[in-house]
Amino acid sequence: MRLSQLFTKSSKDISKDEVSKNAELLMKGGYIFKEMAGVYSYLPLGLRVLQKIVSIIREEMNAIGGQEIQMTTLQSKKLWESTGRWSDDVVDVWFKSALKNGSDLGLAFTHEEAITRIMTQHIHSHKDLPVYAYQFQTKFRNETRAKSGIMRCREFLMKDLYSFSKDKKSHDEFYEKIWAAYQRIFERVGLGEYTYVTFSSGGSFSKFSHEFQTICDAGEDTIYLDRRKKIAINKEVYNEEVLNSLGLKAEDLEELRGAEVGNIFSLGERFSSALKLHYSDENGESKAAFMGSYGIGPGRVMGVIVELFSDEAGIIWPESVAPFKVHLLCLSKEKSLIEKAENIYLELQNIGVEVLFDDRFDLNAGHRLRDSDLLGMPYRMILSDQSLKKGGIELTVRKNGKSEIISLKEVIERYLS
RNA sequence: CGGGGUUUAGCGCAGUUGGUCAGCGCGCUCGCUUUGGGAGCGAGAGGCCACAGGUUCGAAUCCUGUAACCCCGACCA
Repeated sequence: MRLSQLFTKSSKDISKDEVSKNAELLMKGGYIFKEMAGVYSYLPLGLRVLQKIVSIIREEMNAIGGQEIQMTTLQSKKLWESTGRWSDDVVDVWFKSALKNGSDLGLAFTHEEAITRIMTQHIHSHKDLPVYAYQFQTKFRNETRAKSGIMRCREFLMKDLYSFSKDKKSHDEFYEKIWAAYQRIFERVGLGEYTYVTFSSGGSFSKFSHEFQTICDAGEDTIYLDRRKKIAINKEVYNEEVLNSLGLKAEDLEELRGAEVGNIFSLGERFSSALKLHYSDENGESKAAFMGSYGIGPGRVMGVIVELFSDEAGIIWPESVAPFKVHLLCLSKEKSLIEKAENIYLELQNIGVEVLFDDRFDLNAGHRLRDSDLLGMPYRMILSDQSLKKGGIELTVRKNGKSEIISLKEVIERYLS
């Protein structure tokens, strides 16, 4: 993409009110636009990052047998009354509306009820199980207080997978699989070494649920981490008994702030019973399916990545989620150099490298260099009279600032293949 | 939902003892000059001072109400 064509502009100043690092950098870079508190639009660069994260999650969900669907945001009162979750006294994050005829509707904050009802049409026999269905869909939660930029929103994208198994044993096997898939996802988006499985409240069907908590000052949870065992406990459930049951010792634990980037949860028969999702087992007996739900918020993941990977000058995207791999700059107005830059732009695209080409030749060099720092692509390639004199292209690695003058061929061999 | 703060040009802000208080910086437009760290000079455009009432000869400025935003806390199937 050419920067001269990109409609978003970077800005030097945003409101002092905005204190979260992720919102500050993403808004300065023109990645997102704030519509209102906790409600953000994703602009071209931001959407590319979000889609990268989504793709990684999709690949991992497909790899463990997930089938992608897309459910509706509008939800009927009747369905949710059947599980006792319609009332505002039970669930206080509902956004509710109504049809012209007066029927109540809600905007989904999660989809257990919806998916379970769908499955009653498709699951009748033990031969139909297991089923793992997932979606990427906008969730609405009327939070009393949105905060931390895109990390806690009232409208946000969520990957939610729901598993339907014939019994607890089969469910547990899948639970292990998706646990591992989640670890691969966080590894791939660059959060691996900062993200820990954290034991949290499991509700009424299992002792614990498991959260994936990324160590991050902007996070909202307090966790106790045993670094050696790579296990953490959420403060919500922290007590002597829990410590013992996990074989952890208080003196090995470190108190840290964590951002919950994922959660896996056993639901048991709570929803399948309420909505009569029954199947016939091998003996012809009717049983309720055993369910689990598994969520990741791609937007929050993006926010956490920015929180973790930035410096005074801007964002430092991990390669796997960067909107472009290379930021190409031509700092000269010399025709031959511009031509050369154009050729590099085309050549890199031909071999499948995503390039952001700063072809705004009227802007001065400093301005454009600062933009490239702010936007944070992993590799910066500069063509200029200076680099030409030294015989090549200046390649700078964003994360460590190291520069060298090398040929295009070397750049491709060493960094882009 | 409790407490505190904020709202003035596209963005960031100053102005708030009522009367040269419609200002600054950035950005934007035009011209010339500039190109390795957000350029220089010159000439311009741009505001119902959040909204609604009120006090006053006169309100961005005082009073009342409303809304939105931010922070801290509570909450977070």
